[in-house]
Amino acid sequence: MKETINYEEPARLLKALAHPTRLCIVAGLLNDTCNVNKMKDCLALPQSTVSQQLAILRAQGIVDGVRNGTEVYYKVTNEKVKELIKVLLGDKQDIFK
Amino acid sequence: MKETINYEEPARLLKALAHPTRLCIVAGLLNDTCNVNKMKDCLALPQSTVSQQLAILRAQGIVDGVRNGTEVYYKVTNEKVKELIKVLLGDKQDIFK
DNA sequence: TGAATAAAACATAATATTATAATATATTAT
DNA sequence: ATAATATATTATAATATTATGTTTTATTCA
Repeated sequence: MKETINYEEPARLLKALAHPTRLCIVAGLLNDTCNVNKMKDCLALPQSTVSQQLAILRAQGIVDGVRNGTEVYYKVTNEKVKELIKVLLGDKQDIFK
Repeated sequence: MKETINYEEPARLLKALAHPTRLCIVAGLLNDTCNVNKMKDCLALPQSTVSQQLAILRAQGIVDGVRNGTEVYYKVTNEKVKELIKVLLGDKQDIFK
């Protein structure tokens, strides 16, 4: 395919966001940090599922976690993703509050 | 999952865009129309592959085709998608020129 | 009408993703 | 060091996606 190289990287980024759970996580982390435990409660999903989805987002450099004791607080670390989510969903997401 | 309903629709939209070929197609159609034959040449992919990817984009209301004789000219019909692609890739895509 | 061209739909094998239970690791507190 | 808590990783079965060859449908033109 011609020009494939140019589209694979942004396609990977979109793919990481293209799942309801991951999209919800990223939207929820737009303006605040959150730990896995609280996320799993808010999302009503098993902890392993949430951690697995976070691993996918981390692998694309979309979020990153900072450990504080036994907890790891996540936040969105990619500015382009923040912009994309705002265009897609608007700016007032407070799922994890 | 809590709030799932709100994220499934936008996640589906991102998913449709989250493939190098489809992203390239949408980017190429941002400012111009194009037919399947020219796309397949530019993308160096079988016609069936291109048509299948277009069907996925059509199913999400991202592109639509207008028939002109034997040819079908496609364009991007979703304004939010245009915005997203511009944020993701910038504004100067001319793959199909 | 019949041939040629363009595009869509179908079939399917290979590959990737998803959800989640089970297990492992890291940190803190006793 | 042990228990408790939080998070990450692994394994895996179910499901979905991908690429592409083949077939079908639509349109034009001779």
